[in-house]
Amino acid sequence: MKLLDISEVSKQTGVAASAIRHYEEKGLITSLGRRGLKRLFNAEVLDQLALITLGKTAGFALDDIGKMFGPDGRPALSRSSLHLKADDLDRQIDRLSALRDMIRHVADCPAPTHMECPKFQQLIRISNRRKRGREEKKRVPERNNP
Amino acid sequence: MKLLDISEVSKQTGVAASAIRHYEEKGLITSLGRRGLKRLFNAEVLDQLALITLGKTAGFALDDIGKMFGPDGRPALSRSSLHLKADDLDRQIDRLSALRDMIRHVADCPAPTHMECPKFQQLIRISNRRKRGREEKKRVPERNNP
DNA sequence: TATTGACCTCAAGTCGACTTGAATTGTTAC
DNA sequence: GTAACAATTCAAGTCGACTTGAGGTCAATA
Repeated sequence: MKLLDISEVSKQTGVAASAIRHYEEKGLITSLGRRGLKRLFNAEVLDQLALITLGKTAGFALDDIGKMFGPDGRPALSRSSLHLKADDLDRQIDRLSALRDMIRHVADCPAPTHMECPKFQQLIRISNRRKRGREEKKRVPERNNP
Repeated sequence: MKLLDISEVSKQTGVAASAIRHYEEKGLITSLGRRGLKRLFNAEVLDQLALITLGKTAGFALDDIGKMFGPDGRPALSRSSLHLKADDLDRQIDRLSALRDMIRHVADCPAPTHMECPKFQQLIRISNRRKRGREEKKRVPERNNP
């Protein structure tokens, strides 16, 4: 089992060394030990970093990611909370698809302003409908609105 | 055409009044005028805010959103940049799907640590393959790695 | 007409996720 | 043995997207 130093890990994953240290500090990954000052990593960390990067692009906070795929390899979340997260992702995927369709529409539609285009308005309605399918997290407006 | 004040807009969209002001300041929306100090909005702003919220959940920066769906109703981006954004979204959707599958797997797999589970490793490989399909934005690591 | 309450502006603060910089330490090459 | 060099620590800084707070203003009610 070959050990990697931080620059090797950084090179292979594209994650900055400072970020790797940051993840270790937050407990998302662990180093196997040190040679002198220098951290040594197991090759497993490459997959873990890929997972962290993926989770980040999905919009999860580092703490969440740590709970889903901790360095110990077992989630700190119940099956049901994991399923809730997966369901969130399904809805997020729906929203992204809607947005993608709208962007393609805007790119191609000859109407002067897209808000006037019936097709575009329909796309908005579709995405509103999807949103209402299940609310995930309510914004709390300022306290001057009830 | 009924005019709405900021609290009405906030109530109907779930967007905080301070955020609405912020979007106006950044030029993502416009108010039609004032009654005294108070902003008055056209109902159109409700759709625009829905669009902004959607763009945000997709991970776009406010400036990007403004360029795609400005208050004037016509994009400040070329067709081709819009198509690039749509293509980005397609890839993002793929990544989210991969992550969702992994989370569901983690939720249900009885293996002690998922990194050891062959199915999980396969899911990681799949998502790596997808990632390599097209690079969108390279991280620039610290300058201590070449 | 005086008060109230919602809304206003502007500056400063917050939060997460890093990055940057300065000073230090250990390993390796000469 | 000493100079280079890569990594280290720790504190402070940055960035985007708001939020918060203090103090001000106006239209509508009592």
